[in-house]
Amino acid sequence: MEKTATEFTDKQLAIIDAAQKLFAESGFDGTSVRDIAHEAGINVAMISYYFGSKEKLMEAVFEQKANHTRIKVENLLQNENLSPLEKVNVLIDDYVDKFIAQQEFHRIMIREQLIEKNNAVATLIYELKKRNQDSIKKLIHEGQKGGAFKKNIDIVLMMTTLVGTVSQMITSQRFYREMNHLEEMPEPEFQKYIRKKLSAHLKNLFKVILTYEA
Amino acid sequence: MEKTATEFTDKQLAIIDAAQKLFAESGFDGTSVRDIAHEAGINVAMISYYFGSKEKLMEAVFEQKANHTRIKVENLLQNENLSPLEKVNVLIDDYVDKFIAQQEFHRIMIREQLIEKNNAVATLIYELKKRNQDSIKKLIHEGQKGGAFKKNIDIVLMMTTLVGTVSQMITSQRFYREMNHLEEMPEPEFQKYIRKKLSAHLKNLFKVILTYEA
DNA sequence: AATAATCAATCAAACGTTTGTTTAACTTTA
DNA sequence: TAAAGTTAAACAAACGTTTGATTGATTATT
Repeated sequence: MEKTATEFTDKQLAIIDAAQKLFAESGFDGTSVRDIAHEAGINVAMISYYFGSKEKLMEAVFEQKANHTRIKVENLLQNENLSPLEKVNVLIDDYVDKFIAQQEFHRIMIREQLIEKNNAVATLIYELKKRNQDSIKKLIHEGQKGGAFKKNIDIVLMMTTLVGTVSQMITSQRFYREMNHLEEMPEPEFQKYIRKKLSAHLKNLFKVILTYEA
Repeated sequence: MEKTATEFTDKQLAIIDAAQKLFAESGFDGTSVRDIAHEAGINVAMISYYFGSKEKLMEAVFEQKANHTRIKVENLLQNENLSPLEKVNVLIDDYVDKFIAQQEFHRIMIREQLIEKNNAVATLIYELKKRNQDSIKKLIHEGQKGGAFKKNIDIVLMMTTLVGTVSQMITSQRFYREMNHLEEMPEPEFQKYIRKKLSAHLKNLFKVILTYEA
């Protein structure tokens, strides 16, 4: 049974957005509830009033934003007009797009994955990764059955490269800008630029991993 | 001119090690100076006494540990018994080894790269990345001149995949363990295992990026 | 229709802790 | 005995959270 999505009021959503922004910039411990209240233009007490605690607010951020991170593969599996490799390419585009569009949330994800102790958010991340992993697995196995992909593929390692490359690009995009002398390029254009670069790069990598024999 | 390495006493090194461990586990803001003092078995005041501030202690951690992260390519360039691709493979092994061996420090690096504001540590990371980038660039250009590598290679993007894949593996190694049903494997053996896996995987990727035409 | 009661929303202020850092007294070392 | 090392205690500031009063709109009672 699918978990029923909590409904947030506009005011709650404003707090969640402010929290996401600041958590992405300075991390959970580096952001105070007063910072969040100021960013959202509300009184500090409202955070406890609506969410119970700072920790619970972080969970609300995940509840509200994590859906944008989920890979959807059902329609792809049924589609008979695309080859297995084309399907993987669609999936890569989808993933890169979501990652670029939701950078603030993904910065939080990257940080939270580094935390050692098991809290509620860690569990959410684990389940999200597991679900994405399973989606990919289905797609790959389909391609393997038809003979389009080779047999021995380490899917988890492959996903590590996908997620890792995109994460690292998000993390060091300013560095990427400078190394390629793109300081003058307007931000929206640059975002399109790295999206295109990443997409082509990853498609090329995946084609090799999936089809060429080592 | 090379910056003269600061000499730390044994006691200072103990504090630095304790700080590295806790910063890696819980982040800079998630670790208190009292935590560090307790871990190192010293009085809180000693941190201010020796390092001036918590911030400066973090810089000392970098000063002491960052050298292990630097890619060394000089000997490799002069070696005439290895092909360009073999040299790249040596470099990948070298990088993966350093990363696995210095996981605590690299966790700190991954976290600090996410911080938006420019502090002293951010500058250190930038220079480290720049230096590593330049080292790789030399090696690639050498291979390109001899015709072993293709012409249009996005070296920054390539490094993004190298660093990103290894970082993501460090970050989610517990996940990797469970997905491959390796919960029973002893920790040291598992570390060797992922080092080997990562190395083979990345060598395969780089061979493709560097030699095959898109 | 007028009045009383109830409610969630909002606020400034205060709560008790914990934070990084400093002080001043004491001990060890050279 | 002067300098360096070490300590418990204290410091102000910042932290997450709670409190109690006030608001304004809605519901119930007369």
